[in-house]
Order: sequence, then structure tokens, then C-alpha cells
Amino acid sequence: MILEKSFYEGRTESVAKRLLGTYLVHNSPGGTTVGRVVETEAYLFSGDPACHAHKGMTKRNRAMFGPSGTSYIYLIYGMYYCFNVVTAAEGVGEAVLIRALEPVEGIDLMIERRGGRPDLKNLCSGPGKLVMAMGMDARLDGQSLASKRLQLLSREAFAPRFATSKRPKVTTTTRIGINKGAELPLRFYLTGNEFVSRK
DNA sequence: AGCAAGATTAGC
DNA sequence: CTAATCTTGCTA
Repeated sequence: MILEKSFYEGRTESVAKRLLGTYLVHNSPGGTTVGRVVETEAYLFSGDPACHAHKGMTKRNRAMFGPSGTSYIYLIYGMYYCFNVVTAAEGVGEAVLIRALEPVEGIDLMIERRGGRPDLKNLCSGPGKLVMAMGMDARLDGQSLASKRLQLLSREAFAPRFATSKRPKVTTTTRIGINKGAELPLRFYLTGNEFVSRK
């Protein structure tokens, strides 16, 4: 099932944890790819200087102020894109960065898009890598995650083998690659998962 | 108008 | 460890 509005209710930190184990689906003209979310980071409007929305709305972060369940995609270092899920109500400005996926479907296509290296653990183990493997780009910025093109599905919807497991065990750490707000414990990943960007 | 920094990655 | 590469946002 596509995630409903109620899924995004609560603090963004909580939603960031809740997003672990959900499935991201991208239906592109080239084919469909699916990845299981295994690593996330929360970015808060208040008290978090690393958050793009921290100083208010700009041309780049406009999508962050959209309703929960909106995609926020931006260009980083002039050459990679990062994909976020807006997790707060419209006008608030908070999001969760998806940092790693476990490849589930369309793996051949992912390998092709990532330069042909058939290394599953290296396919989506980073925010830039997973956007590349999934075939996403800036055109998806601001789009709903309940659309034909792009969807976020519940844990139960995909792979029954995970449906029986209760709440997955989650490890909390500080976020990666930031200078401001680096001490905040806002990075979450499935404990022991092999597909995270970094342990 | 000019410039430094950035939620990264691949390659040496 | 560093280059690649470019947009944003701040300073002048």
C-alpha cells in the first residue's frame, strides 16, 4: 500500500525511523526500480543549522515546505542529487534524507545506471548513489510520493518475509557529511544492515 | 559582481 | 586525500 498521510504524523525524528523498511518505487520510462529504505537522516526546521529550511524558504528548498509525502530533490556539489521525503505539514519545512536503499527490483537496470559494477552493496549505499541507481532527477522535485511515477510503499506491501517482523531494530548516530549541527543524533539505520552507506 | 561552501563520490 | 562541477546565498 502507498503510505498515507497518517504515516507522516509525529516528530520528524520519529518519521525518519518509521521510514526504515519502507519501499521506494520509481516507474521511469526505462523501467521500474524498487529499493528498501535502510538508512535515513532527519533535518529539522528548529535548532538544526544543517537543515536547508533553517533560514526560511529559498528557490532551492521550496519543496521542503510542501505537504508531507512530497519529494525534495536538490543538486549537491554540482554533480549529484539527494532525495528527501517531506515529513512535516505544509509550510513547516522539515524532511528526511534517504541515505541508502537495499536493491529489491530492477537490479540490472540499477547496475547499468551505476556504471556496470555488479556490486549490490555498493549500488545504493549513499544518497547520491541511490538517486542514480533509481534513475531519479530534479524533475521529481516537489512531486507527490503517492503518484504513478514515484511511490513510497509500506513494509507490508512488499516482501512478505519482512511483514512478520515487529518494529525493526534501529541504530541512532550523528549525521554524515555536515559541519553545522553535526552533534545531533539524527541519523538512523537498520541495525546490522549490509546496505547502509557507513557503519 | 564575485566568491566560498556544500546533506557526495570515485579514483589515485 | 583530492578533483570534479555548479548552484545557492552571502558579502561588497
